[in-house]
Amino acid sequence: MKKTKLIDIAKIHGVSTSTVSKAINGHSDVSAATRTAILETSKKLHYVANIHAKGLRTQKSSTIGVIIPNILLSFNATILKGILDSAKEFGYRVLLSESEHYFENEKETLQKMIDSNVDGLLISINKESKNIDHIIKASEHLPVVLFDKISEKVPLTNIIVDDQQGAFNAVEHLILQGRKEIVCICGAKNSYSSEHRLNGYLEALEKYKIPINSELILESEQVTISQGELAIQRLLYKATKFDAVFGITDNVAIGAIKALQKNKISIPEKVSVIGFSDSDKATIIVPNLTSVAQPGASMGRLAVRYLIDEINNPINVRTPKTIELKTVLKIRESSFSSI
Amino acid sequence: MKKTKLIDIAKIHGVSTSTVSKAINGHSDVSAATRTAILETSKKLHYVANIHAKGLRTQKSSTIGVIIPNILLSFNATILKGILDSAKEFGYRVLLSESEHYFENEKETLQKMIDSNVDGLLISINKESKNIDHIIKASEHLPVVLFDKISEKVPLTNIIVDDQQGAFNAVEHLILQGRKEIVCICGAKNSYSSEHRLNGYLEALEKYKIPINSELILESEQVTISQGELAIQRLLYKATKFDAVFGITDNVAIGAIKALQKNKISIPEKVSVIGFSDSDKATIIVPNLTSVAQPGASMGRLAVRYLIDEINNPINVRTPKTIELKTVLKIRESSFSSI
DNA sequence: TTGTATGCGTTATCAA
DNA sequence: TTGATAACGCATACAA
Repeated sequence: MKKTKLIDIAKIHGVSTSTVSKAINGHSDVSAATRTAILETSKKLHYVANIHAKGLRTQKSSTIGVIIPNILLSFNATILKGILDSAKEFGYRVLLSESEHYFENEKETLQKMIDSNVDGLLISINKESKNIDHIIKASEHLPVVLFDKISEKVPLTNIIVDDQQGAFNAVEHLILQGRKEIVCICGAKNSYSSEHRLNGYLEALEKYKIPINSELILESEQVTISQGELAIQRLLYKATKFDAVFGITDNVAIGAIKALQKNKISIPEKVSVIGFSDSDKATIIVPNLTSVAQPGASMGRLAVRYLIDEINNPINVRTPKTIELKTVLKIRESSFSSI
Repeated sequence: MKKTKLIDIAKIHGVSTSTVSKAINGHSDVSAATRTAILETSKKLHYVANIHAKGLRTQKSSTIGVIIPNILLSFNATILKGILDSAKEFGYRVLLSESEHYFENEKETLQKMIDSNVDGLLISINKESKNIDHIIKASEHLPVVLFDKISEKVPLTNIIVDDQQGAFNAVEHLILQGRKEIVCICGAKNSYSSEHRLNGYLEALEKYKIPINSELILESEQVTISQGELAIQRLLYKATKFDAVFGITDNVAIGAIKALQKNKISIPEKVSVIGFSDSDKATIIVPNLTSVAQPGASMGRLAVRYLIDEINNPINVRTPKTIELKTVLKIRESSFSSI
């Protein structure tokens, strides 16, 4: 059964393809009678416009491109779910590609997306991407919205989590539990979210007049379980005193828990631990990990909404805004001593 | 800077667009001189054929559609990674959509993919999909390869994990550790993998002459942590004796661990536990969970390869084959007592 | 209200 | 070896 096209419907009703096209696209200059007749057979024959013909003609593809660093990062997957949901709702297809954390890959992938005639682009940029010229340039060709991993001051719409507030809440919670020597396991220096989470940490210390101890601020290039474990191991080896750990990701926090447990340091009695992102693992590990929950699916949905806005209001004065989504602190055993 | 098109290059060299097209597409009937000249400026001006024009003309889109039940299932994400990798390698775009575990959704999504003019379709079917007529029908229009969640005897290429062998290995391992009363927490009856994993369980019992005890074969519609926990709780309540648990997924196995721990039953001393899929959680939970590792990325890559094969050898006598990938048992603390 | 004609950018056929 | 031309299916400006 071949696909129905305009000409098939036109022949049936003895009209021209342009009339059929107009009827289907809801133009006003078609009589009610022919319109309903056409729409009826169009439905009956499951007519769907050929996307290539339509795309060629209209320069639109009803497709958005999504570039994420790594689908295996569960937060990436959660955002993607929101994107898929919302895109489907708005009638957009989703073309997906990974940048795999390599700058060159991101650049190439970006170009391929543009070559694919997508109507707009959703990008979570690479931590390597200090240079974002390629993104700026892309945004001159088509609407681009950044999410999750964004860049400093790029003139684009950004959807992110309020990292600083999330970190502040977490650290404040630790302080209110009586903790004063709080370790912060940070990530790479040039990462937007790492930087802002560190700021939240510092803000909380400041608010409660707790002196900053640089020995407690650890930097870990890779924010993995093993790196988190290593970071705390080192601290223990140096016999640095601390009574809490704020991990910039759940993984480093879990690594911290492992290190503490290996050294028989009880959690949360001796040391409280908090992570960031509230992944599945948070409720698997014992003790369950207190963590800052990020609204990933909402982020994805919002990103699509803003992108489609830009697609529909084209050359329009782009008013790049940065949307910050609020986080929620999920308090669990790793930070809550009922003492 | 507008996109370069054939006519631009043609004008530069004072030739026709058809010559340029031929040169770029490597046809033989172009003189070496003009060819190299054309290719050079084509490269310089970053010429890329407009996909809509090309698609309209050739009826090909260099795009494959991927339908998965749920991107949040980490195994789905792992397979997807393999698909993305491989597709990129072969120069294919990936259009992604979720079926979200609803039959109607799958049908609709499938139709949308076909309407999107993808060259082929990769589908992990829905557990609800007892009725697969829509998939059969789709496969008459375009190449379709099924992966992970497949259907009984559908005349299509299927890429799956050797569930039976994986389960057999797991249960054999338990038996070799001296376990004789092995619980099996199964999934829905109509699920292909659930059924085959149960077969592997039965096969192992049979091989080692262990009588089948139907009280130990539990069915859980949802293979979640809480359902796994509930299943074991019930068993304990009934005071049924058992010394091992084979969970059909990591989640039910983790649920089992939770139930056992709440009842102060030591793992693996009193009861050994094994899961299936070797998710991240397996090494987070304490004791670390022994689990059957499935080669997800390989599955994705293979699926792409077979699909592209079918795309390239069209109406060709389709020789549907079922590829079974071997699993690897990752032995960890939850099943290994050094006694 | 309807139809005709044209072009979107590419490729393939056929003639030069 | 090259080019003119038609066609892929659709949407639109304009004519009827």
